[in-house]
Amino acid sequence: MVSSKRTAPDAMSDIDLIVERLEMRGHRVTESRRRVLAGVLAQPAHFTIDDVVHAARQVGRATVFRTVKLLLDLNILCRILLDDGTLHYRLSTRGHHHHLVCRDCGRVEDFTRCDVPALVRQLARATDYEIEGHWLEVYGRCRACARRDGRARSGRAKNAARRSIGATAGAQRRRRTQAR
Amino acid sequence: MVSSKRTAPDAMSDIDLIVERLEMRGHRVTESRRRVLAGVLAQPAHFTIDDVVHAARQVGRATVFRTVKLLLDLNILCRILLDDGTLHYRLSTRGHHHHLVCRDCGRVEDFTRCDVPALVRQLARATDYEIEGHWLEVYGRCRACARRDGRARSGRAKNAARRSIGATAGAQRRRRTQAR
DNA sequence: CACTAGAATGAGACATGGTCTCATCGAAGC
DNA sequence: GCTTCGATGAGACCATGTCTCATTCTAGTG
Ligand SMILES: [Zn+2]
Ligand SMILES: [Zn+2]
Ligand SMILES: [Zn+2]
Ligand SMILES: [Zn+2]
Repeated sequence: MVSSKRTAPDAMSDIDLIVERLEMRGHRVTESRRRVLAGVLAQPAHFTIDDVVHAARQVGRATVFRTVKLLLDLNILCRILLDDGTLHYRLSTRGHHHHLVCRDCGRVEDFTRCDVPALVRQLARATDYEIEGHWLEVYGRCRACARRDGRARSGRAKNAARRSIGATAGAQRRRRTQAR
Repeated sequence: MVSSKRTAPDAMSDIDLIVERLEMRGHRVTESRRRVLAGVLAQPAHFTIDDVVHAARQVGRATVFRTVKLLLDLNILCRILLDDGTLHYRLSTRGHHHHLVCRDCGRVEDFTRCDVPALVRQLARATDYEIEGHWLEVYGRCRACARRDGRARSGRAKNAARRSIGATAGAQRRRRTQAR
């Protein structure tokens, strides 16, 4: 009973495109799912599930988790492993791709070149494994952050103090949460 | 006050080798740390922090976490991201390496060939990032598991039903936990 | 249109992994 | 032996995610 009902069939919004993919796969199109979708589409470049929980306020937490998982299955979202160990999500346009993540500001670039297949062939031969997939994330600092840090040691020190995955997950989570 | 005190200086155990590295870096060598170390060394190929918490029974949980983190810093342990999203740990012998993980039985092989640097150079040029590190895990099925599954569809179906990272983390965690 | 099966939901308990605080302890240097 | 400051442990706390189960609602059927 919210305003965001289906729009005219010839001017399809992003939501409707996704809804169509749901239908095609035999999933039901519910108001909650629409709301989660709207919440996802309203996010910036990447976001946590909690962000969506807050954005889709009338939807239960469990349902947000379920819906996000569904969107992952449909390749509508992809996961980003930040170097602090937290998982973020982002709309996935391309097919196979990986992420280049700035450790300071969190900016994320997709990239599609992947050198892993060659490695995989050799591994398969050497180890006798059937290789089925891989996970690759690259971490660095974007130009803006690198430049800013030339003299100002402000944000950098805090953010990059502990670089190992999961190290300061707690602290960073908290900071990010309070920030909104 | 436990039996595992320092042994003769000319027959150094694994523990003492690590203890030396702690001392070199100015960390104190406490009984708790020795116990965690012993717990770690007693594990199979890879393990969770919880495994160590149980193995080093007289040591507080927080201290186990702190000590494992310390061992990561010292490159004595490395992290393995299982394809169900759980983190495991293993003794790290080599330097830069990655893991090939069997999705069915959890067997892990280290491999040192890494094709990422070439990719990184190209990325650095294309995106203007200063690239500082990467995370790569490869998933597949070891020969034993592949063969066993030829006809017996037992374990495989359960384990590989959901392949996305984190999907069945709960269920698998539980299974593994009960198993001991 | 009314009816229905079964998919989806929501509330909240539960599980897990990890961090933090703070009073106390003890390893190491003198 | 004393002192100092790093390390510890108990336990609260937090974030992320899953499960249960009674209830609701979509979508397909007649
Ligand atoms: Zn940046
Ligand atoms: Zn790839
Ligand atoms: Zn296997
Ligand atoms: Zn590498």
